[in-house]
Amino acid sequence: MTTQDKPPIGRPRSFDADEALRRAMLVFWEQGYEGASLADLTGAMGITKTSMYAAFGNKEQLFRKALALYDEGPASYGPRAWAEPTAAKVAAAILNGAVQATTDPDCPPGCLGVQGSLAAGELGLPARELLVEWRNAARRALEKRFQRAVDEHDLPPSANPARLARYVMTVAFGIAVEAASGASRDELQEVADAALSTWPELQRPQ
Amino acid sequence: MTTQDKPPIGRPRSFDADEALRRAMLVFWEQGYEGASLADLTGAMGITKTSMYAAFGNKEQLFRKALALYDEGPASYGPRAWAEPTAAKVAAAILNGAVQATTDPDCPPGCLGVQGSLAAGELGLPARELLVEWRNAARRALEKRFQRAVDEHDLPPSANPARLARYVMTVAFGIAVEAASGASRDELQEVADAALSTWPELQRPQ
DNA sequence: TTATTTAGGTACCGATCGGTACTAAATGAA
DNA sequence: TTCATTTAGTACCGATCGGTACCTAAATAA
Repeated sequence: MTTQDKPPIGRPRSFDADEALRRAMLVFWEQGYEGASLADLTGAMGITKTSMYAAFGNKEQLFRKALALYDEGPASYGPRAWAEPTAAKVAAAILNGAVQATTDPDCPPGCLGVQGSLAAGELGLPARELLVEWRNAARRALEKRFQRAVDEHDLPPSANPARLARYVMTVAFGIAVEAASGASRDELQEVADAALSTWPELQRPQ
Repeated sequence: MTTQDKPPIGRPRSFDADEALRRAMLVFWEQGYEGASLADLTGAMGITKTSMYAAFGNKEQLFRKALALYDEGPASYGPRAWAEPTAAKVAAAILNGAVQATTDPDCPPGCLGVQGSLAAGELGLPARELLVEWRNAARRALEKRFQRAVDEHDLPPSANPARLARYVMTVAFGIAVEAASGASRDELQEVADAALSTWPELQRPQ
């Protein structure tokens, strides 16, 4: 999804926009939307404010693009998990992926979608609502996947896809909070294993 | 824990400091530490900046006092839970309490200790670390309680207090995130029930 | 009364916030 | 070269940030 299609007509930009966006994503990840100032962002991106505004619009649009990059990068374990063949494997892939992503030593601890903005003042309200929708969209997608599992008789007819999805997402979000509080990868893997092993409907196949 | 002991020597203050602190707590709860500006806070408290500084010190100390009030108010279900007679009841009290506290219609959704500051810029770093410690202290207290349950043969010797405590806290924190995303009390109660009902070690007595 | 002590309000501080003119520099097209 | 087009850097904008000096108001103690 790089952006290298236009024939350069004017002065070429002297920085890699994709790399700059990636660095901005890391700053948002670590400091949240409101906590990341333009000075923090442009400093990490290695460009000036004017270059950032020319390339990305403004702070909010930069955040949206950073979230999109996060979605297709560190958070891409989500859609991959939905493609697993059974509900049990879907749930395992989600929680294992959450543990890995929130404790990646090369990235800030936690989840951008969770700690990016749970609370915000007036200026940060759009970002807050954006992430609320991001989290709810993930939960609805998982619910849909579990519904399919019921339809396919992978899960018993008595299973409740909405409740199951909310439980899995709750554990995943809790893992993100714990990671931001300093929990180690091993400790969180234990939590994920526990959440999976104790759920009868989710441990049939494997 | 009111503050009415000093004999008044000068001009008496014209506002209720306890009530003002309670309102400040609600603002921090809803907007987080960095998202709550002094104007937001003093506006809700009904006092001027100078009165706030005279009565509470500065913004960070106000936050500390608001967190202490939160701890002995909305979050007091924690210590109460530790006093339950069995590990199963302790875990149930924690999760049920978390559901109630994060979805109280008279308070902002979510948990001040979680969304108050998961991410922060440099200015908000002390508050962030304060809440990290707050969350970890709660988890350690629960671990200690579960260890006691093992010692008392309430939990089997094979039980792992640290892992059990981290699991329960993870679900509790996840509930807070879901509440901040708009989940209803009923939906979260289902999650809490699910987390409790599927954990074999936690459903012995009741 | 007078002195003392504390609270409240105005008006302001320097710093930083997100955002933007304005100009110089670098390219392709003519 | 000349021109059009785009980027980069400087310097600045008004607004807001957390915090404070200063003066007045209101109470008690003498």
